[in-house]
Amino acid sequence: MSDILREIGMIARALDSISNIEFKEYDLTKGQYLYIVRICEHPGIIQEKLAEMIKVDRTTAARAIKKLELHGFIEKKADENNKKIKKIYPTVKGESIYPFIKRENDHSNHMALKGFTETEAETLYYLLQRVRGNIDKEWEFVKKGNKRKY
Amino acid sequence: MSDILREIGMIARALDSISNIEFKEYDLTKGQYLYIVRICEHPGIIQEKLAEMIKVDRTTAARAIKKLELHGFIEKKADENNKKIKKIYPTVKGESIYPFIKRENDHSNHMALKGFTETEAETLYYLLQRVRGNIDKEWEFVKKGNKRKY
DNA sequence: CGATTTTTGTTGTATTTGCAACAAAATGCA
DNA sequence: TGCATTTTGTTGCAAATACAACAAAAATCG
Repeated sequence: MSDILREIGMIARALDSISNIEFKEYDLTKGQYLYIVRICEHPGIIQEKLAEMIKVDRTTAARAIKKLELHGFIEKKADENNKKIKKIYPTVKGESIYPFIKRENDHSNHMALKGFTETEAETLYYLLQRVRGNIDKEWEFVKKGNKRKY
Repeated sequence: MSDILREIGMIARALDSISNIEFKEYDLTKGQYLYIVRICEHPGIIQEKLAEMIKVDRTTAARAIKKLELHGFIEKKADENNKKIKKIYPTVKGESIYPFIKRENDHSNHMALKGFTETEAETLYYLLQRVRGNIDKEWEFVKKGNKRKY
């Protein structure tokens, strides 16, 4: 069987590595760009959902967000109806770096798809979305402590 | 532009997370499975190449390998002609868990491609390989301290 | 309503990860 | 050949990551 996952792993690590190096310029440490884009695109999101979205452990997200707050990129607001949750919003500072993150990501996307026709790029996107749908379920299953059989 | 990279990042983190949880059963800590498969498939490889292959920092690979050696999964051997390099080989113990890692990876691949036709799976593999080729260059460029322009 | 379960968030601890800086062997080149 | 550069490997730090265990609010359900 063709090892799709190995390719995906290599690509992901390479790109994450590049992004982390490039975002140091904006005082973002490893992985923080992931949270900022999601928070800007989903203002009011709670950290539990953010972790699910990014596919990272809940506690990792909690600490990353705490640090982003400490550095003034985002802020947490209490919810009126639900005392348990804390909604997360970007600050002006957070909003202001969003375009730079997008620009970098766009550039990487562009480089990644060099030599691709429009159709090929769309096909890839479509297939990847389906893979993610499949994997989403597996991730939640295993993350919740269940054991896969194979 | 469709954000291929975000999809790839999510898929990769989810899968890595699953693998790490599942391989604890074999006393492998985070990421170690990556090295073992490559070493079994390329016995005699040096750690510099391993890092390149996996797309991880040189020092990260160095430490992961040191730990694998310490736990008896692999061994380093000096080269006769080149005093600088250390060739890495799996031990019997290392070889013996390779099939389990493969089996888990195969299962994840299978789950990831659920609902895919043979052709779709092949197309995806083909497109991903091209993406990786593109990204490989970028990674080396940035990792070596160069600055991308965009 | 009340008890149980789920959701959401936190902290303690161990581990991996990666940058910087160094060293030594190998290679390239004038 | 001799000197500069590249390759390969290491260690010191600082930081992210994740598992375990806990707490409290909310939701479910008899």
